[in-house]
Amino acid sequence: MDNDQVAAILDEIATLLELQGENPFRCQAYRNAARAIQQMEGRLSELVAAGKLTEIRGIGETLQEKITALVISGRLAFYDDLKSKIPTGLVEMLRIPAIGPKKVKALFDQLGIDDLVKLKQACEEGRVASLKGFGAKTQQKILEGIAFLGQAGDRVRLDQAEAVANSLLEGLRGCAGIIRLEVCGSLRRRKEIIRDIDILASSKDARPVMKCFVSLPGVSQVIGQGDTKSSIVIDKGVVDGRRFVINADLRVVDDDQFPFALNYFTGSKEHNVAIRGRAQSYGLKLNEYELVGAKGPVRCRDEGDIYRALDMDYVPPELRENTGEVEAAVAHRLPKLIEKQDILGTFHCHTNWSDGSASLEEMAMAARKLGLQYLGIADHSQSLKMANGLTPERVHQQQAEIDQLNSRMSDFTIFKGTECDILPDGQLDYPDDVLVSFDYVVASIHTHFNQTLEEMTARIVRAVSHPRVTMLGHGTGRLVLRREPYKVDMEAVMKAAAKHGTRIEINAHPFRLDIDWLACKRAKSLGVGLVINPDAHATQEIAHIGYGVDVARRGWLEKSDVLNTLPADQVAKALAAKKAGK
DNA sequence: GCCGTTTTCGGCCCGACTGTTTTCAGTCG
Repeated sequence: MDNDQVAAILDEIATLLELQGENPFRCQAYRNAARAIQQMEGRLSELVAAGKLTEIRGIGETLQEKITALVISGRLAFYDDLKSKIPTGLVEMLRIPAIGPKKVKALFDQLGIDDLVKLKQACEEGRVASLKGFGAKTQQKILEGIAFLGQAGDRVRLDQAEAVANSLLEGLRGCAGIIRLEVCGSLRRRKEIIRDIDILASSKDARPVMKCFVSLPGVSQVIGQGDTKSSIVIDKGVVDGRRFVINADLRVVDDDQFPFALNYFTGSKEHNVAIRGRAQSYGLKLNEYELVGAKGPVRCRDEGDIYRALDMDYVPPELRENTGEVEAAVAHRLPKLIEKQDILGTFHCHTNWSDGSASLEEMAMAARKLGLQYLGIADHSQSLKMANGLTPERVHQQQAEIDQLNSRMSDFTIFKGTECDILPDGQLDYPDDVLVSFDYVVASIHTHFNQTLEEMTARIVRAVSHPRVTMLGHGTGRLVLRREPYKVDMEAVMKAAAKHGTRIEINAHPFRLDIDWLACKRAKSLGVGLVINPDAHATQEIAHIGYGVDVARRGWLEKSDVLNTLPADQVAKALAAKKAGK
């Protein structure tokens, strides 16, 4: 077993122990170990072979034995035992907001409820409300929670789908006879939530390609296998307390048909309808196989040729939602979208001074290795005790360490920032004399999520209007497929941000991707500057910037719309200007 | 279950909110 698999099992053990009512610290120990393994560099198997597992902080004698068993044999009797004792439905029940291990256990012990279906029924019959420790409101919340989970249903996050797609592509590249190969569908359009994976290949002979596809490693079920289309299921087991199952389709066409099929299967459906309409107005017919008119088929070697044949500019996949891109492509007024390599640095990163896992220096080195010129450190502020937020005294110490690191590097700059909590009344978590010591301030909300729309809007408007605030962090607080955004009038927030020259972050963490692409588009039209931040809590998370660029591209953003496309010296000037109130 | 030590047992992040209670347990971040 590799690092990720072991970490996943340790995490699952923690959950199962919680459901058994185990000592919470014992459960936490398993979670800590899982996290340590996930974030370690190098292979777990090498440490096992060297007998050096206990050198990892959070792994002692007992876990060493268990991890060794997992790495070597792939099995652990203790884990199998736990799983056989605890119904998997209980793990699913944990996903309901406001329901934790104690409540799940009570429901199971007292009512025999061991899955969401039985829970829903018990709530509807009013049996849950009469349980000790439960009441009418809890019962109602459970019902609402189940409804929310139903919506989240069979969809997965972009990063999860991408990982599966990449391994399928890698497998397919080993199959003989493939000429061209691309991912299409919503994954190619880089939507933040994906329902299934669409892959397109061209080949002279589809059959062996299909055969190769359905026998790739990781395929848990073959739904269909034909000459042009095959469908498989990938089952990753329980991930984050949810069964992670995703469908993947492969279509194989002749190489002549490839551009048309690619365009068709990339979608969106609405975009396809719009360009088919345009083809019609040219007396042409466009489908997944060809573009054809009275004089016969129009030869197209790639997608660009299709758009050109319709007198349009090439429309990047991220824009294909029929929200104005067709008209813009006709008028040759499409934006020149921002690209990953335009990003020269970033601002919202955590270190082990608060709740990150890496040191200042490790984060800086990792950023430099990614080709960035600068890195902004924004650890949590003092009131966020659970994340080890920095007191003014520790802020001072951290800034001294940053000065020292900066003096040793000529080709890289660390900017001093903070992710300062926005308190319930909209005040900031540091007084002005502390705020002024930072190069920049990211203001974010981490508490009191359930204020009314008016309260929350006033709170955030007040924060973005504060002269010391440089940018707003994760604007709506949503967690992809996990938590709804809090109630806030983003329009009002954006207008205040525009008025005060405060930027709004695109949080590039694939769990957040907040603000989303639609809000991005709106922000740009309101004249709000944007900035792409990874919210990295570990060195490898800095690369999440790419997901933020995806959001920005879907939001029609160009290089000039995003602060961290500026080189270090110009960014320093921009931050100083904002600080000076210019 | 880990860690550290005034070294083998006690602390482990902790405060706020919610809905349930009648003084507090569970959940969340």
